[in-house]
Amino acid sequence: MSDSKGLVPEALAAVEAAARGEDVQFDSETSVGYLLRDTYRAFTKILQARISAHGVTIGQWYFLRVLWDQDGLTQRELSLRVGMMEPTTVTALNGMEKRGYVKRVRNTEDKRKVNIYLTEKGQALRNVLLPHAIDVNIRAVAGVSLDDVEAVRRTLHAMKRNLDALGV
Amino acid sequence: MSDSKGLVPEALAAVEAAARGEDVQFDSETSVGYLLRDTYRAFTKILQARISAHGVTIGQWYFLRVLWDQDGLTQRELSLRVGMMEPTTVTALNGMEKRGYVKRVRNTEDKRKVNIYLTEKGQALRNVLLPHAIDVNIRAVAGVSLDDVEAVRRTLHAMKRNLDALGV
DNA sequence: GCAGAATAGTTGGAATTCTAATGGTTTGCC
DNA sequence: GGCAAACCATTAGAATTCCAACTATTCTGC
Repeated sequence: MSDSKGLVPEALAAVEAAARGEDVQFDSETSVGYLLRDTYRAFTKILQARISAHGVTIGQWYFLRVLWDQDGLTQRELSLRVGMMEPTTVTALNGMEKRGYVKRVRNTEDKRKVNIYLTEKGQALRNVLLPHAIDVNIRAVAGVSLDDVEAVRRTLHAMKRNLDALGV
Repeated sequence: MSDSKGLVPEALAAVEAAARGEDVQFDSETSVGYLLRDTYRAFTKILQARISAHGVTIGQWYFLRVLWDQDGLTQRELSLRVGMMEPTTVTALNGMEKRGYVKRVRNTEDKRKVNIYLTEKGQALRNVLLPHAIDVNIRAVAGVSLDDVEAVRRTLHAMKRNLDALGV
């Protein structure tokens, strides 16, 4: 019945402590997951405020970033690159198409596919919005040593790999 | 008309490069914001899978963590501690109340307030769910040096402070 | 060359979160 | 003591995201 099998030794120790009647302790302050959430939310809030001033939602932002790098991807490719499910991509692209940032072009060789191309307007957003992303990124790490920033890059990459591997 | 005033020098340089006809460059791989999002999403996905097996949503999880630490808070206090807006707290608590994890008690001294108390069932979840949070946290940083984990803690804290300070 | 499987996109419906507006209750000030 | 302002919780409605089911097209194996 217990799902504690397969837990890491420290987590197992917590389960055993609980079995002895002690309460499991786990401080939010030292939880990397907690810190990650707090920092992510703060970051997103600031970036969102910057780009929404230009009529772009945070959801659309992620798609624009990919398209600026590589135009003409299919919706599935976009979904993979952005890391969102396909219905989400449809919704985001509907908004972006309506606002005139992208156009959908049915692929003539494979009529299942739809390629997404930036319009002039969508292209032009690049040089307006990217400086804001640069600005927020730099301000976020103000006063942090380069060594620490490198450690964060290295470690977040490693964490992502570890977590993806857990997701089976 | 330009909103480039107030940008950090590096971001301003990007704007000027754009003015000279060059495209602004900003690599996703090195963007801390991007890494933060990717890692946060991976982390949440795994934790969500673990706790939803026990009938708790990720939204409810954040409130439970606070209540395990301090029972009987008002909804406003809970909202502040969890970092969500009050209507969100109402929604989350409705679900938690329906599932029997908490009960609402109108404060007799100040009838505007509602204090939230964990039920036995809500208390009991602590020793079941916290070990999973511990487990996911430990697995996430598997193979990462303690120095790097410390650097991440230190840096994410600093980033959160920086970003909060930007939020006017 | 055709039936069934795989692929690409879309639609429908639910969950989570937010902003704005509303209804009680308390506090502060004259 | 009474009325305006502040405070606490809630409701209403919109946006974003997901899963599940569906349609249209292409590929595969015989």
